[in-house]
Amino acid sequence: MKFSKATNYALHTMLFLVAAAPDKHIGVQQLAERQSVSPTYLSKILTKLVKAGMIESASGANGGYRLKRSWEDISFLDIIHAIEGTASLFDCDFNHGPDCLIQLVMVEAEDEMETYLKNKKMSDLARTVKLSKISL
Amino acid sequence: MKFSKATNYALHTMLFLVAAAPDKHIGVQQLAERQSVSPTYLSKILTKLVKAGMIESASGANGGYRLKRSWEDISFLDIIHAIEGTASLFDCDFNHGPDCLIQLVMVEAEDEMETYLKNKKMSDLARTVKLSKISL
DNA sequence: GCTATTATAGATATATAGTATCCCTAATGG
DNA sequence: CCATTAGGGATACTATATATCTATAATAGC
Ligand code: SF4
Ligand code: SF4
Repeated sequence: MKFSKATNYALHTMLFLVAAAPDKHIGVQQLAERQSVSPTYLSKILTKLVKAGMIESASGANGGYRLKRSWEDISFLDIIHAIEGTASLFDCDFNHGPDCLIQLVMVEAEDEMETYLKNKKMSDLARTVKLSKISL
Repeated sequence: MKFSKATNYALHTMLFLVAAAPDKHIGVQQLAERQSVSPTYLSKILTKLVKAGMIESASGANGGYRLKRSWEDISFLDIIHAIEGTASLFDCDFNHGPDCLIQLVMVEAEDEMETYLKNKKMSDLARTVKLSKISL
């Protein structure tokens, strides 16, 4: 079990956009170079973020991606869910009802992690990221 | 990102062994049938649990698997780690030092989940599982 | 309008990990 | 000795993630 690289790319891109000028569009070319990943691949990932309403895109010259106005409320969990989906980490094909101890524990465990990630929002990082000149 | 089926099988087997007679060996055949999985495949999974010191095996007639004496202290996290390994869920190829906000958050998030799973021990389930006649 | 630029989408290829089976060997109880 | 059972190697199959290529659509600037 691992977080996908796509999630990694998405997180880095979001963090970079937070640190960058919020009103200017930034091309996928530049974003991809920074992370040593193919532009077309990153594009597919960012399109998911667009559809999830976190960023907006503009075609044509001087186009690219930028944060939406409501970016401060976006959480790590939002980004992860946009890329990896929202399905439960633990799946059994059956549903043996409320007596199932395993699902009870596993779902609650996942919930612990998600609660933490839900409370880590872009706004929390905004100040820090400007100061520290993020590396990637 | 998903927990593997192997982890699912391991958890179910452990739970079953906890509910079963603790001194008697139980063959992989029986354990596999219960979960509709190939005996040889389940065998490989259970061997990992043996090597992790959670259960012990016996070859030959009337052989099989049974819990070790210290079973009560075994946690969900122990089982998961035995099957899936202990590597971090989030991996980037670089290490950009303590300024890295992303790793900070992701590692802490994983830690939240692991702490919960570490505190869910077999002993906590022992009483409940006997009462409720587990379904699988 | 024309052209350069840039995002989007489909098709396709490659890599990796998970899942599973087969078969042989080793150990052990009867 | 024989039946039974775990362990391990080799192999096959599957699913998913990763990545690239190409074509299309939209848009800014001239
Ligand atoms: S016992 Fe729980 S985890 Fe296991 S198959 Fe049934 S519902 Fe799923
Ligand atoms: S910024 Fe952090 S998460 Fe990103 S590559 Fe560097 S160390 Fe890894």
